[in-house]
Amino acid sequence: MEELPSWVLSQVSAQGHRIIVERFGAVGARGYHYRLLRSLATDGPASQAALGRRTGIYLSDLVGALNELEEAGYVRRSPDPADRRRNVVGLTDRGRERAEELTERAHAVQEELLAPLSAPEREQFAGLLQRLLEHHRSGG
Amino acid sequence: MEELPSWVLSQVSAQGHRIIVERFGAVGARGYHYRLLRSLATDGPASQAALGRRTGIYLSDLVGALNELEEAGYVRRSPDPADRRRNVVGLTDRGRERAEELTERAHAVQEELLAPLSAPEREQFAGLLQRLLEHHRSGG
DNA sequence: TCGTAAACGTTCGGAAGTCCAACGTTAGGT
DNA sequence: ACCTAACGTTGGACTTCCGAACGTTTACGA
Repeated sequence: MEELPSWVLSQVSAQGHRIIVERFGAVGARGYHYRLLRSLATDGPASQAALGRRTGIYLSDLVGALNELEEAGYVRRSPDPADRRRNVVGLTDRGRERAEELTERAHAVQEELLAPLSAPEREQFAGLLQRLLEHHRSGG
Repeated sequence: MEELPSWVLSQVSAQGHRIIVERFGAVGARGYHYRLLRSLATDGPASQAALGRRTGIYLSDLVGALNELEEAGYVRRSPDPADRRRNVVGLTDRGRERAEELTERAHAVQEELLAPLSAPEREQFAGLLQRLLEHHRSGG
């Protein structure tokens, strides 16, 4: 009855999501927080619009997530003097620490999710996923 | 910057979800409907609780989805004479047709999602996903 | 046999992620 | 100067996941 990979994908992803919620929830974070802090840590400060493009998070959702991060003191919004439409979003020192903390958690999630796969299999898996993502990110 | 596969997985799955909503929404259906109709078509009638176990859908969500399917005439709830707690859920003739229709759509979704992969790559991908799924379904 | 525990269907509600439509403000191009 | 586009924000919708609670019915153990 040929299980359709797209549905298996859904279920595996659901498992992954469950683990993410669990591991991150334990320290009061959620997926968006990690995505944002990581993007800021690795690619530097950016306007919200640019951040949205980088992380694939909708602008409307970004607002809320940034509010949470800002209230927690992980992130700072400062007006861009060169363009008064923009907020430049940057990490605070605490934010940098938080990014590292969440990155560790993310690796733990990964380890848990990919546990049954060998190193070369993980490479394969990551490669295939990456190609799928790129295809759908550009061509749609 | 070593993109973590678990996050790429999330995003690819989100893409898949988007396609599913789009393709199924075009005929007034959603993911749960397909999951349920397919399960009923391939594994036969069942009580709601059993159906929930088979499809991985929460009982609380199942109620609503079955209401929709029943109202559309795709599914029938009849009291189980052997156990008055149970409803036996079965497909109607129209439900069988609907299951086939949605199965075709599911294949289209699949084709769209896995478009950039060759046949042997899809095999690989499906195999890896299957192993992940089995691991998390049993061991947790 | 009686009482407790379990299963079943249902309702309610919340968290998280994804997505769209609209609005006022500000920049940029013509 | 005008029109278009980008930007940040708000509000809402939908799907999936998940838990709490409740009444009914069955099963089991004392």
